Amino acid sequence: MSKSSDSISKWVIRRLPRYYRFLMELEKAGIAKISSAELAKKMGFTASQIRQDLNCFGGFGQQGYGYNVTALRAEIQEILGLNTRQNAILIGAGNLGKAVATHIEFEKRGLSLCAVFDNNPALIGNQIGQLTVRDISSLEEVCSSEKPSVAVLCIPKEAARNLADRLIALGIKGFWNFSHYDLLHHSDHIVVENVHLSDSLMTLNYLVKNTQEK
Amino acid sequence: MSKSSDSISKWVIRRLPRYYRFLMELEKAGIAKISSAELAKKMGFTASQIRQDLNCFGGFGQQGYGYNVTALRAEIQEILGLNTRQNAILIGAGNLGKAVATHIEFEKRGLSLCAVFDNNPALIGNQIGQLTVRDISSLEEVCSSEKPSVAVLCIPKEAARNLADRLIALGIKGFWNFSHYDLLHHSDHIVVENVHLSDSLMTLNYLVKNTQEK
DNA sequence: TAGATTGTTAATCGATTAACAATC
DNA sequence: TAGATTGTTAATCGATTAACAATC
Repeated sequence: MSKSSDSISKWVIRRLPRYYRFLMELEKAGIAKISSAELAKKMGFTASQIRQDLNCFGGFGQQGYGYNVTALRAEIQEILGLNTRQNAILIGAGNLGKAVATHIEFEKRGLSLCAVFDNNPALIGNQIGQLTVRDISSLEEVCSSEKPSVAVLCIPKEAARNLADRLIALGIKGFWNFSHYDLLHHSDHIVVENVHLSDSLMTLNYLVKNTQEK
Repeated sequence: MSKSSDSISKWVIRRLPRYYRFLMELEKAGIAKISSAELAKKMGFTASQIRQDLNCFGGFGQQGYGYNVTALRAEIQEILGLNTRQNAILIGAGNLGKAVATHIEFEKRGLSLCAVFDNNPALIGNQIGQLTVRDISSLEEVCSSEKPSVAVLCIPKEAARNLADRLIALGIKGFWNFSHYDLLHHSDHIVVENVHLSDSLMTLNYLVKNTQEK
């Protein structure tokens, strides 16, 4: 039914969480059905794009009717892999790491945060939510028992560069990278999602400063 | 010299901070000149794209030589507007807001964080770096004196939805939106940079779970 | 059934890449 | 000057949009 994930453009995949978000809202509001035209208007897309996107995964609509909100939400939830959990570890228990660990609802996103590490003795032992910050030296031990597939990097550039290979050797398949370093996609099997907050802020700064005169 | 900002694609603009980052590194490493081919290899772009991108803003290279690293870094710094500051306010002093306020180097990104607000009495009065968390009720007062043009939203969905118009009325031109709500671009003069961390994590979760079998 | 709306094919648009003349 | 590498025009590629036949 669903085509190989490689044939689906990354643009489509990046839109899936957005569809999911809007469908959750519609469902919460008690809306039972929606047409691609209505959804397009709400989301600022075209109806065409929505139908194209969804048809990458299957025909979820019904001609003459539209889409059942709950059914479509459930489909996308399944496609996004939110019904199963894979373990994740977080490295770097500073301000940002702490905020990510407590603010992000990993369980709702298909993951389980199972350990937090740091190399700073002042932070090791601290409690972050349910977890205790561990010494980075226990990384191997924890990975061999918990088998995490995702690593969240909230550490400085240099640390990220140095740690990447070690983490891959321990079985990490995906990086959620908040560091300033552009983690390269080492191999086809390693996935990297860069969150460059500073880049994002510089883009905003540029746009605000260059949008006034028009 | 530089064309109207509207004619430059958002893809080019989003790459500028990345160029800036790599050029800073090269400069720090003492590299004086670089060709588009060398830079392309480092950044994972094509040489063609780099030359196209840079030529949106001017001819910064020299035939037969390449680009002077320091000069090009300085040009991009200027284009990104990092040599001037505009005021920014942050709303929401929870975990995430606190981390953003302390972790992000606003001054290096062309902004000055001048105030932090919350509506939670338990947080008002807290110290975050140099700033004291203020009651959201003082928003009008602070904006009329500090004239911020950017608002950072680290608040829940509903709060973001409710606050947006009030902030625009107070002269906010750009939003750095960490909330779950898709702030719509109310008008041509308002710029929104959405940072949907949960969407990013769901995308990563999808990619990891769908990359193994290949 | 007739009307509505999907699924899907075709057309368009814009971004990326390639090619090459200009020039340092 | 010859070699190298840019700036820029042309070709390609892929994503988005439009159109429409299929069908509920």
